[in-house]
Parts: sequence; C-alpha cells; structure tokens
Amino acid sequence: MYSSSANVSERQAAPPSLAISTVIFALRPSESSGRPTLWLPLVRRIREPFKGLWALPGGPLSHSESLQDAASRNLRETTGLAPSYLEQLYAFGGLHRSPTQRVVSIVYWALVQPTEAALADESENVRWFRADRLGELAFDHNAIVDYALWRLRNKLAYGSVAYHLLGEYFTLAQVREVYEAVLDRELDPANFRRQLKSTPEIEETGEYLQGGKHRPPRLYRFTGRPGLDPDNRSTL
Amino acid sequence: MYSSSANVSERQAAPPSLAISTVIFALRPSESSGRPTLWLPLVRRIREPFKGLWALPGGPLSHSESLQDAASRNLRETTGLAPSYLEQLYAFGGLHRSPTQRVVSIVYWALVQPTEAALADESENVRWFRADRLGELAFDHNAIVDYALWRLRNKLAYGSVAYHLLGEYFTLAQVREVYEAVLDRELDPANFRRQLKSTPEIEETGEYLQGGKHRPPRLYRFTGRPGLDPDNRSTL
DNA sequence: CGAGTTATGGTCAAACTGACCATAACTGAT
DNA sequence: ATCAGTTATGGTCAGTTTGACCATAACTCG
Repeated sequence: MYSSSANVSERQAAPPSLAISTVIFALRPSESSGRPTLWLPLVRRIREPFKGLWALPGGPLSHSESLQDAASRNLRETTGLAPSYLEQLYAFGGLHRSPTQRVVSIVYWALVQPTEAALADESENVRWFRADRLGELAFDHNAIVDYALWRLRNKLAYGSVAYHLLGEYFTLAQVREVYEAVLDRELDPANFRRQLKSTPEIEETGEYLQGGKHRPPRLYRFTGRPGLDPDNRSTL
Repeated sequence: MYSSSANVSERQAAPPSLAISTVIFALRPSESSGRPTLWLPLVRRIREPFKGLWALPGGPLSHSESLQDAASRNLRETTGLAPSYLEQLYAFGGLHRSPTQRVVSIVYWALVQPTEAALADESENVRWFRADRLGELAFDHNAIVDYALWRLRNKLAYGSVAYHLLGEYFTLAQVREVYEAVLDRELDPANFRRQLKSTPEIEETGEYLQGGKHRPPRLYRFTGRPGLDPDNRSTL
C-alpha cells in the first residue's frame, strides 16, 4: 500500500484538495455492427497513484474560473473538443477515493456531436473506449461513469439531451438509434416517430438525407433549449 | 464594499475554500390557514460578509468526514435535527459568490419529519421561515433555495420523497396536503388517492386516525427505499 | 423491372388521466 | 335522536396516451 511522506497529522492539516473531472460521451459506430454506440475518452495515469491505469480527464480547479469553465477547459485540453452539452454530475467526496490524499472531485458530464468527436485528439495517453466495455479505472472512476450513464439514460427518457449527440440536422431514425444505443433496447420505429412528431421542439425541414440505400428520410432540426441548471439559468 | 486584508496575489494563491451547506425543509402548519406549508431554518450571520443577514446553515468540510456526513453533522449542530432524507443538491462555485474569498459550496438538501421538526432548536440566531416568504439572504442563498425548491417539486412529482416529510403512519389526505403545499395547487382527492393506491410502495394498515372531526381515515405506511445517489448506493 | 429495405402513416385495444358524481362514516348542533 | 356539515372513499365516463402491429410509399441495386 502506498505511504505518503507526510505523517498523519500533516495529512489531516492539509485541506482536502479540489479537482474537476468530466465524463465525455460521444457516439461512434461500433466496429462490429456499425450502429452508433456510446464512447468516452480516458487519459492514462502517468503518475502514482494508479499509474498506468485509465482515468477520467480532470485536473485541479484554477482560481479564476468557475466550475463549469474549468470542466470546459479540461475537456478542450485533453481531447480538443467543444461540448454541445455540459452539466454538473455530482461532487464525490468519500474519504478514501485516493490513497494518498483527500480529494473532492466535482464531476461534470458532457455530450459532443459526432462531427466534433471525429476530430478528437487521440494519442498514447488519450484513448476512446466503448462506455459499456471499460476495464478497471483509476480511483472510483468506474462508479462515476456508471452514475453518469444512469443520468444520461434518465435525461434521455424525459428531456432533450439526445439531440446534443447529433448534428444540427438529423433524421428521426438517427434519434431513435441514439435512444436504442443509450437505453440498450429496440424501439418501434413507427411509435417512436409518432412521439417525436408530437414534440414541438422538433422542427421539420424541407430537406431530405440523400445518398442512402433506401427511401430518403426527411431531415429535422431541434429548436429547444437545454435544461435549467443553476450554472445555466443566468444565460437563459 | 468589503476589502480583505490580503492583497490580490495572495488571494489568488490561496486555494478556493470548500464549504458544506444544507437546505432543510419541514412541514409546519401555516399561521393563517393552518394547512401544512414548507418551512426551512436559517442562521443569522454574525460576521462579515453579509453580517446580520440570514443564511443557510453551513460550515467548512472537516477532514475525517464524507460530504454527506458533514452535511448531516451541520444539520444536527444548527437545528438539533436528524433528517429523514438527505441528498446532494449541487456544487456552487461561481467566482463572486462571496466578496471576500473564493468559496466552493457543496449544498445538500434535507427533509425532516414533523415530529422532529417540532423539537427543532430555535434561538436568536436560528429561526424558521416559510420557504415562499424569505427575504434577502446572504451570498447566493436565495438562488440556492430556489433551486432546492425546484428539485423538491421535481422529486415529488416522480419519486417517493413526500413520505419523508410525514411520520411513519399517515393518511392519504396528508400525502395530498404535502403535494398541494409543495406544488402549490389543489389536487382532486379522489384521483390522487387512486394513484397512490396503485403504488405498491404504499401499504394499507389496519389502523385509522382517530380524533378527527369527521369520518376517520385509514392510515398507511411507506415501504419504499430512497433514491440511488452515489452516496447511498453502497448502503442499499 | 422486381426484390429488398427503410420511411411513413394508420388502426385498435389497453392503460392512464382529469372531471365529476354518489355513498359512507364520523362530529357537533339542535 | 336526528340532521346538517364535512371528509373519506368508491365509482363512472370521455379524452389522451401507449404499445403492438399492418399497409403503403419511395428509394437502390441487381
């Protein structure tokens, strides 16, 4: 087990350090089926503790930025991405999250559009993984990803997050594929489309998606606003 | 405007301090109508900044306790109460929440049962207020309470939080009164009861509430479990 | 031009919701 | 004792929503 150089009283005296992490979701075609699946980028730990294991992108909170700005910067620095959706997930503050020191992590979760996600940086120490096939992660990050997935599924069922995983224009079948990927079950195309059509925030365009192998589907656009987090309320 | 003794560079160098606050809701009969209404306890600021104003109970995070434990202790120390429900609300980390220093507050919200709430400490510097009639509070605490109320209304509509504002045994009309108080609109007694009766988590007892002026209503019991926060998942 | 496949519109019954009516059961006043 | 007042409780009915499923439209490819 790891042993800090600081003795117990010194460790107790140091304030708990505060870090920001982000769970970033994007859709990518599965290698096997080709259908869209959830992926997320992880960074390799290059220092103890958990050296060599994969972890959520994160870092300390700097003084001149809000929590959301810190998460946003973080995301950009590690993956080069600009999120289309960003929301606070939870503050994790258990005593033994890190073996070396007390760390409180304020975790955000983000959605990025596939056009963005395609440009994402990938390197020796930054790699994308299928959200349902992660190995053992550093710290309590497996639990954090689980919780983020739970939240995503929830928000999907009610709210309007699905469109942030798609581009500006999309077909109703693409929306359905998002739901099927995230909820992991098939949905009836006709019933699903009926529900979406009764949603005022989804606007029919005159365009059709060309180049497919079959009947060209109509393109739609999402005109709604995100949620009403404390962080986002002022900007409404 | 308040001026810290530390100069700018010193303030930038100090790490953002981390505090825990709690929004505590309980039901109390309204003075006017006598019907249950939402109340919450506030503490008076005895120091700058915002000296003299009312604020949410809170304090620094100590090193040997988890976030939830800190919130729980906080709650007990300021009001003498043990919550029947406690959930993390949000981490507030805007740059200018406090004029004197950068503070990140992790806020919890709690529900306490009326039997508990009746015993609550009240003093010169701790007082209960109607949730819909708060004056100007210290820091960004008005916004925090607003958000907590929004969350409470939301959780009520779906989940199972209402029962944590009531005692172990309750009548269906009492549950309806909780909904009416929180959502601030009247609900049809017959329809409301039909919904509750179709909820498997609400169990009919053989007892009746005696001593009322009219037909004695049957008493029920709630047998469900709370939500599935990261903090609570392990205890399930 | 026909087969294959997706897009899209529709039907039907079951489940759910909100508005509303009726009866039961108690207290308190007459 | 009886009745008026009030809440508890059960029920009806029409409108809406949901899930299962069928049918036609429109495109590509061989």
